[in-house]
Amino acid sequence: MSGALRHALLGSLSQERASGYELARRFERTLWRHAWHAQYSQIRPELDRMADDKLITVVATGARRRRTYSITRAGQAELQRWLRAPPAKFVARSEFVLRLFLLSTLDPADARTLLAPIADASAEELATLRAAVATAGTSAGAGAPLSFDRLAAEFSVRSVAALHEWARWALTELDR
Amino acid sequence: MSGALRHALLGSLSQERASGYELARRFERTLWRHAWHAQYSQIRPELDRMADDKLITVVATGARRRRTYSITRAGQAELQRWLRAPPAKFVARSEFVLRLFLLSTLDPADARTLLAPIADASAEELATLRAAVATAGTSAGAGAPLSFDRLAAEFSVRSVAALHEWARWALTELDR
DNA sequence: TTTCCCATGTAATCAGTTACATGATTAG
DNA sequence: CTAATCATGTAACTGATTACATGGGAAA
Repeated sequence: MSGALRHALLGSLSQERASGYELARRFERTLWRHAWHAQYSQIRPELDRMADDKLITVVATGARRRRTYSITRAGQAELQRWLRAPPAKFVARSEFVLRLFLLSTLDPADARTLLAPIADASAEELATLRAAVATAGTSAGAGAPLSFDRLAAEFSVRSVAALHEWARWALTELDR
Repeated sequence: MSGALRHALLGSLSQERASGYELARRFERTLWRHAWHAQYSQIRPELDRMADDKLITVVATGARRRRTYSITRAGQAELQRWLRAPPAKFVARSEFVLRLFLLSTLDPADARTLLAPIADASAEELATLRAAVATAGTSAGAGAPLSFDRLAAEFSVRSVAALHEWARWALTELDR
């Protein structure tokens, strides 16, 4: 098992304990866009396997059968082991980027009608991201450690900016 | 079937006809890093299904049982239909980016030893990409259409630059 | 002649999605 | 009381990987 999902879950739990449902929402909120995505129906059985392997434990059971999981010592160790031994090669799967490249197979008019909304949406998203980074910078402030959220936010700003600039470049190329 | 692989193959064949083996090499060379990845053992049976569906046809059989495929009219139409109807939401799976975000779970020394090579490698890759874009710009030149390769190259330059700048930002944050 | 690359074929397994079903709790 | 949300559970299916096996052709 290479186990990106498993380690994404360990990482999420190392930030803060959570139920399966809550973990699914975290994927929805932060991870899905650039890093990793998983649905509840995949997360749920994986949590059971991770508990079997003693990487996580149930630390509370609440209303609606809610089981709150926490990462164990063994889980922390496994996560760090995994992070310190990255594979030589990484592959990505982004249907979005695939579609960007395949715009080359459309005629210019169709390409333009698909590109323009991408340029607009990325500009808008960029403004939102920059605003979030700015407010986080003033409040939590200078001395804060490199949290998952900061790493992700700073990465997102730069890569959405890159997307925006690419889309604008492609649009000007189409107008020549 | 959502079928990103199928449409990636159609897109590749709409550029130029190829055998299954050649398509696998194209994934290896251009698509895998940012857009999509597939191995031969997945491509091979998909080509058979696409041929059954008349989206591609064998246009030549050569040495070593090589079958060269070409996209059909129906295949072109299917590709364009798919491109013109993008889903509302896209998810990405990049173990590389996941690992970047999870650096937050390591202590600063370990994070630095993983980040520094990323900063270096991305700088190097960026130089290579910029050089390739520059030479392509002077030779094929101004009037060329938006080919798959140009779209991919210009996108790669911008997103590798974004990665590099993010890594340098993270390293300076670690030194405070 | 032997090694490397081209090229296909396939079985077993693992990862991920879709589509359900069930029911408790909270908010309005 | 009613709707929305929280929360788990699971079966069937599709997508993707791993690990083989086979053999032709080119180049050293």
